Amino acid sequence: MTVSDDEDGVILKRRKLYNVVKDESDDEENHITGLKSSIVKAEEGDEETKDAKLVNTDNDSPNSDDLEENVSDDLEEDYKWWEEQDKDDTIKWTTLEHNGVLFPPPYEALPSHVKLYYEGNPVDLPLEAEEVAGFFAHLLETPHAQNPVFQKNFFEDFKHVLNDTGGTQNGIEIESFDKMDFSAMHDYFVQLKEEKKSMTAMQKKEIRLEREKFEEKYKFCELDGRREQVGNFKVEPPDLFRGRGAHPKTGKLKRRIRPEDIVLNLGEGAPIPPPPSGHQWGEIRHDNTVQWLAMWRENIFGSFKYVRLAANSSLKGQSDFKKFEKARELKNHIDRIRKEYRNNFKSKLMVERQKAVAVYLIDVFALRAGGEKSEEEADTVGCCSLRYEHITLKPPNTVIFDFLGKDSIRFYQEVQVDPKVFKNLALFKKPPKQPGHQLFDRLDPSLLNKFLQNYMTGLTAKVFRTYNASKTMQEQLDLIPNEGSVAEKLLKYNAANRTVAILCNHQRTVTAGHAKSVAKSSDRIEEFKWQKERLKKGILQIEPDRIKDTPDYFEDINSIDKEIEAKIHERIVEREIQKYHNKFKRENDKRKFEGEEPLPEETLKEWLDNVKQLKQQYAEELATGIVQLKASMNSVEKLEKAIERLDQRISTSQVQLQDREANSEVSLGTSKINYIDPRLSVVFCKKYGVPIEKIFTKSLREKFKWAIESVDETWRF
DNA sequence: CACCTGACTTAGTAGGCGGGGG
DNA sequence: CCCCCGCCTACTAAGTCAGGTG
Repeated sequence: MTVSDDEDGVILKRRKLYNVVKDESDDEENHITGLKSSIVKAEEGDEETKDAKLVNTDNDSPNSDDLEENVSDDLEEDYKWWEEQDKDDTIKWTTLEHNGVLFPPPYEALPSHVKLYYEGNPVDLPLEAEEVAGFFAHLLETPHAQNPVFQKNFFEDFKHVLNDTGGTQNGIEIESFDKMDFSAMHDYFVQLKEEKKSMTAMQKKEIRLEREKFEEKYKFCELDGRREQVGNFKVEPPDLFRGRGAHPKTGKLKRRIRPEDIVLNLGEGAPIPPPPSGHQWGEIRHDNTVQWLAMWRENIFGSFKYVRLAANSSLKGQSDFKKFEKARELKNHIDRIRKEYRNNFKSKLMVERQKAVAVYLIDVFALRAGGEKSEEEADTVGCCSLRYEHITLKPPNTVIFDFLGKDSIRFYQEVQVDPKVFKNLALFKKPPKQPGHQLFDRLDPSLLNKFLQNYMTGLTAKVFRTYNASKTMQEQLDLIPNEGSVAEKLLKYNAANRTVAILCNHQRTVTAGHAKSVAKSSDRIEEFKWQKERLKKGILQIEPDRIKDTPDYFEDINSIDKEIEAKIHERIVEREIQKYHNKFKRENDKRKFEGEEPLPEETLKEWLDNVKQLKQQYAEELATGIVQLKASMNSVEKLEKAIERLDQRISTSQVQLQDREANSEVSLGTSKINYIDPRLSVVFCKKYGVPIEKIFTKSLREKFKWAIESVDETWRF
């Protein structure tokens, strides 16, 4: 291995550029930017200073003189890795210190009155089994609890745990899932949640600060002498595995991880964090060719889970940067690649044709590579694993894709394809192939990727997604005129973002409240229109002749039929009643809290009488067609003004509603975080005078610091 | 070279929280 | 001013892909 050579090289380079602290040194000076000092600071609860530091470091350049000063000023240096040239990335670090991982708290028994019931009888469960039953009880009101696979897997594992811990303690034999009643446990959890929710903001904050203080030491590590944030330092707590889609293993018990299961990865000389008392670490490793700080093997598939650095770390940033540079490099090859796969549609060799068509699908429809999956996983596919039944061919050249992709998200598209592609797909489906058979029977991702490497080193299937996403974003942003308000520009940016998200098929399930909230908005719009109509009638009641002068203006005065109007009245009255009830309750809660007498029921009655009057008034209006407006609405001018305001509100509400609808099933976040070169957004903001905060959240600004600080307006993807 | 393992990126969602509109 | 809804972050599942192995 050449590790030691490289290591020295990296150390020398870094020391020279950034005057990084010496590895072995215990000198206090040298740890100012490091782990130890950060812990001290954290214990002082010094949040202000940290924030100030971030601001202050914005403009400092990492030359050694400045650094000296900064160190003596106790300022954290910024490691601007993106200003460094061609780094060797097989070596990820030279020194690495961290404090290990944070384990979830041990399970605490439920109060003795909260129990699982079996055939109506309370069951005394051993602690471990109670915990597992609790996992299920938590999910009682979710679709998981209704899923037979979930139930079966849960029940199997639950029984195992129960047997291993000696069975129930009151002689009840649990034999059937259907006889188990989790509702008492569930109710208890709901109650706990409500208690937590009803705590005052103060109490919540106190608890949060306490927790943060406790977690502080795990939050940071020291990598090559720099303090960097750790991402997921918390060990995943035990739970029932919640696989997505039709997952054969969903509901299985994800077991508790012990220190003995954990492998820590640190620098050779780094102190080994003490394991929880009475325990030992599974293994200590010193592998500087990997990014992870700790790992363990989970029990569902036997795969690994890793503790790694946060998204804002230099290592992650460098990978990210490399990813986008690789995608940009594809610009120089894409024409040739496209030309060649078109040629190969006619190749005499089946493999070549399959490769050509696969690359076409990946390039044009942004499909994923599509690796083979086992029976133990959900049946989802990507390009190479597409089967006969996933595409339908409609001559002359229409293809309907319908399959479940990553996360069991449906990919459904009816598209026109190149006629030669159509012919080839027909060929790939030709008998003896039938449903269940692979379309690309000569391909797999590894073969395809090796083929792609011929065009460009490092070119793989996923690079096309990044390339096409960022390319599309660039094109969409180019179309936006530099005019209008920031809000308008943002709307257009989001529309561009949406185009990319749709290309990548990034979906989200409509939230539970979505239908309701849409209905509410539509109701509101309907009510605005009704109000408008009323006000116009009001104008005519003051000056009946107006209808002759401007008939168009009054065209809509009877556009709402009586039945709908009655419904609107009902809604408004109902809302008012609800409002007063809430107000009454709130007021009394307050009084109770302050030790005052509650309001008498009389007060509520008085309030509700007002509503009754309103109801009465609406009924009269409906019968007579004569509106009774507020006393202040006593002139045509005032009415016209009010109508204008209503028009404004109607149109903004409609735009908002449309935008919300367009976005309801599309997730913009995934493409923003993973596919759109952040430099595009930075340039957009600079050029269009949009504050970057409007587009990147705080954590995204940290993740994309390299982009924010490295481009000017002329940069293009 | 097929297969597996290990390490990394990409993905949607739950739930807390804060800001804008009634 | 209050409430609600939409945004944000934390979480962890589910992909991709390289490289080792027999």
